[in-house]
Amino acid sequence: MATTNYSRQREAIVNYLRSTTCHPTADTIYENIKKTYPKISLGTVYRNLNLLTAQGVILRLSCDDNKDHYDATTEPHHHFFCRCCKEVSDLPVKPFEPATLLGEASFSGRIESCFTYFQGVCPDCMNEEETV
Amino acid sequence: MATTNYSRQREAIVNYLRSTTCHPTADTIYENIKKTYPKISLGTVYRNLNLLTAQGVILRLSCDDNKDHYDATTEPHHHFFCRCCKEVSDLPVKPFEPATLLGEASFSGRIESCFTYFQGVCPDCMNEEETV
DNA sequence: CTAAAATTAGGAATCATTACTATAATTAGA
DNA sequence: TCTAATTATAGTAATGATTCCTAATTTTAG
Repeated sequence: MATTNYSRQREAIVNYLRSTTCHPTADTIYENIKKTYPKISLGTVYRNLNLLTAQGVILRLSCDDNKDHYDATTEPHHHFFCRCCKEVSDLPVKPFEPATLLGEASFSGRIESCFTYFQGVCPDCMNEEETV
Repeated sequence: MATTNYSRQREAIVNYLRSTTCHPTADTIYENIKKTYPKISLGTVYRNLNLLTAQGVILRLSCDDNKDHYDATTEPHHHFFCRCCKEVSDLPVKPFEPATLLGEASFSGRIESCFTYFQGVCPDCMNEEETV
């Protein structure tokens, strides 16, 4: 079985994700890591994002823009997706337990995670609507 | 402003979506509509799915498989995504209102919709795990 | 220091989705 | 019903996100 070696590029990816409050896409992460490691390749970013997601170090978020977003905060929390600027942000609320959300439903599968997201227009984009 | 004309292909797409309990992808829809309209093109399927989504006739679901899934049931309900077979199913529970889920959080944007999904292993795939 | 194993850069390939265009279907009105 | 304008379609090319491949580099254990 393959073990996991250290890599500077992977460390930089995690550090970058932990340093930002938004939930960037692979391409945004790539552009930012390039400032420190100009020769990093996009394939490396994707491979490490997949690895870190599999390890549970980061979360992959599927939104409505057909691009994966990544989040270094792994404790359960809500997300808000703006349909104008396509950015994802956190909502500062402690979510309900999956069992509470499921209610009385009988489900014979295995539930491993549960994720609520809100969609609409973010404060910034609402301001732009008004001024136009 | 462009008006919308009737089209048999679009009607077939809606009928197919309403006839199935799973939430198929564009490609699956395409393969099924082809049984009735062998000459339908994939572009037509995508264009109509986008139109129907914009009209609110159907819902587009973003899951973890980088493919959009479509759902003809537009009343709020929960979804379950199986990480093994990548299928999406409905959970028969009446969801909480967005306001309840948001709790006491102050959010100055506009929330238009809210969507909870559960992830894990579906009953069928759990059976396969056991027998292997 | 060295050799084996893991990771990388770079680029090609894949897959879902969108864009383009000439032809066909739909619709409103005579 | 016939016709002309409009809208939708089929087929194909293009796009964009993600994955795959391989030789070269980095990491690691001894």
